[in-house]
Amino acid sequence: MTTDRRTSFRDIKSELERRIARRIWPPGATIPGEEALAAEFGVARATVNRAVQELARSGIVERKRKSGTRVALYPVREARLAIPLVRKEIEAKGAAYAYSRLSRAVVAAPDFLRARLALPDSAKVLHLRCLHLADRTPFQFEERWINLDAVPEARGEAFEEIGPNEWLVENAPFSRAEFAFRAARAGRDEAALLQVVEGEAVFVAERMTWLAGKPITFVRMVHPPGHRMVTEI
Amino acid sequence: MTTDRRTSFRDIKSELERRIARRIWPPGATIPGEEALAAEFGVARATVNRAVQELARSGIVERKRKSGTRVALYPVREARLAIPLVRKEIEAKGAAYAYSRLSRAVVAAPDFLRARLALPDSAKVLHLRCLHLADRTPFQFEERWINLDAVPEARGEAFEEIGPNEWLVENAPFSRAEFAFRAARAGRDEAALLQVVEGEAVFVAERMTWLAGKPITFVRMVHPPGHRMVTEI
DNA sequence: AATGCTATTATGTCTAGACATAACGAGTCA
DNA sequence: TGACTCGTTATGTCTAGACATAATAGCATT
Repeated sequence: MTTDRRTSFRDIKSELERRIARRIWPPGATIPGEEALAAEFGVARATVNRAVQELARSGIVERKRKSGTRVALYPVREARLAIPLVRKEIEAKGAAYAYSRLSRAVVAAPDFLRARLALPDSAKVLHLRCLHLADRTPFQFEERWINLDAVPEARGEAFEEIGPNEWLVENAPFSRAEFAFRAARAGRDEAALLQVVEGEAVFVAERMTWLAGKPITFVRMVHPPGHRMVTEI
Repeated sequence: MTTDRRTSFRDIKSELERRIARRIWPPGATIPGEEALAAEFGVARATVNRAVQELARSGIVERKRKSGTRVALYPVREARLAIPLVRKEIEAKGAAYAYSRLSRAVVAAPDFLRARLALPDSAKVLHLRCLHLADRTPFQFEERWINLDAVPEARGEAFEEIGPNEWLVENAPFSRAEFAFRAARAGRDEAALLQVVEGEAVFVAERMTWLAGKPITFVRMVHPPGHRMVTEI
């Protein structure tokens, strides 16, 4: 008999999960109080507390003072979606990152952009087109518009070495962001840049950011077929 | 002078956040150890531990034993993605929800599924194909496999009235889930079911769920072109 | 019957101390 | 030089006990 390892809050957590899975405690049922569980497992109440709290955080159970803890009827299905820098994302895969700026121009904000970001008619924006590569293969085509009224410093940046993504992270934090993801067919230009056949299904992520109510930037990120956005709970 | 409320781990957490935001501890810097912070704030080390652990969980700092805690160089921004029931999603748009089961069969787990869910060779699964409609228009084609070893009760359910989604929510909670989103071209069958042209770009969401380490289900949800998955921070 | 107070109860959080574990570095031995 | 051992250090986790707080039920007053 080797050293009996102390029962961890993890052991308790998985045992509770098992009981919920086995319907020993069906959805809606109230599970024993912390005191009782602590006694049953022979651990301190704080240990049970941590186990049950983690279950509550992941939405499996719901807790309420005085009433106790009950198995959730409709577990909250909410995923956290990490938004890394493209560079980090590529490096995390173990691939070599490369960046190339395709074009850069100060232009009057196009109609769709003025509508989306609620910009005035006179608004000037910096329009950028860039390509991010993983091991020399196109990974993401980025088309970005930066509101020069909100971020005038962007005028002085060429974005030849550093991506607008990274530059903005350091120079223009945002307080609010809106994301949209969808599938689309690659247009002629996009197809050529991503080295895929025209009309292929591409994964498009769009992002708008604001700082203190002021629109900062809108970006369209197009990924070649096969790209997967992954997350977990 | 009213009662000095005890300093909570929340107070400590927000003070640490403030210092990081103000660059008192710039990105990459190592912050004081738990012992030191506990002394500074006049609290127990466990309290500091909880504060710092929560910061680590949200990606603001990185911890490593022995080396200490450092401010993350590239804080991972994360968005919360709500994963509602299809029915709720459709109803939230103000559209009428309709559901139809297309097929149901108990089969040996196909290879790709065995690989993904780490199922034994002998595994039996319930294979379902369903369609969810919004105002009589195809909204989502759902193809699902349920691990009968983990959820034997599914054998007794016809899924003619209630979608597997909703049934599982009530009958098999999960502790861990993995999501993947991607773009794909509609196959012949999918195209017909979704009433789109074959080869169109469809938005595919995939989900795998486990309870206490045991695989529960894998589902592929295909949305017609134009579908957008939206979220914000 | 409506209102307000109070005791009870379950969870929430904190303390002080302890041992566990990972990782690093220095010293030791072949 | 290289492999191994062992101490040091910072985080990770647990204990036992305590007080805090929210929510409820029951009692008492109007």
